[in-house]
Amino acid sequence: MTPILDSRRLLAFATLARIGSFTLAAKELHLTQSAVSHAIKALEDELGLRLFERRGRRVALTPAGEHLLIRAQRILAEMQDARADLAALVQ
Amino acid sequence: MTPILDSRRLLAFATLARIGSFTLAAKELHLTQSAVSHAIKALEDELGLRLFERRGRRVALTPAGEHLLIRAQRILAEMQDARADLAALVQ
DNA sequence: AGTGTTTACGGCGACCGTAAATATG
DNA sequence: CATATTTACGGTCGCCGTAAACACT
Repeated sequence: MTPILDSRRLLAFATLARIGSFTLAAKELHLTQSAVSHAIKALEDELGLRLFERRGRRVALTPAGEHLLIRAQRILAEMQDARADLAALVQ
Repeated sequence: MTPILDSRRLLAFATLARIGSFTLAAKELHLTQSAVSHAIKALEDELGLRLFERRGRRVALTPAGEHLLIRAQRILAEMQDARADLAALVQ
């Protein structure tokens, strides 16, 4: 019953898309590259879509990946807003 | 490193807010009421905010809960859209 | 060969269900 | 007393890190 588009996965995906490297994305996320690789693979497998093209050391979004990136950025921004909104209510 | 606003929690929260009963919300979510109670309590504890007022069998949103509901609905709708968008790309 | 990614494997934590305790009407 | 929620407890599954295998330049 795991939601495919989990916030953690979306963050890993968006970070990798922005940075273009598993190693550096993992560093920014305070994870290992193994964990990032797992998360992306799980996303791709469960969606049935390839999100990145691996050409050697280059990592670039596929068209499907570009679709998801737009969605992911919107969702992550909403979550950020929500957290800020609620944090302001705690006194 | 667990994101507070997890999609699962948000779904449980929004469902409970709409239905107003742990038991019935759990049924709709295909979970036990215990699981829903846990999820809501975790949300409330981690946010440091009470989201529902329990008056006997009545479960109603607090002001903070109403804030979160608006946010949660938006986020969940975005996720729904994203899934639909990506599903359309799978042939 | 060296850097980067994937895969295998083990451990730890989160989440859920069962069931007991508690509350409410 | 019956129904609903909370809490305690145990098991299972998922996620992460270590480390080995693999790929590319």
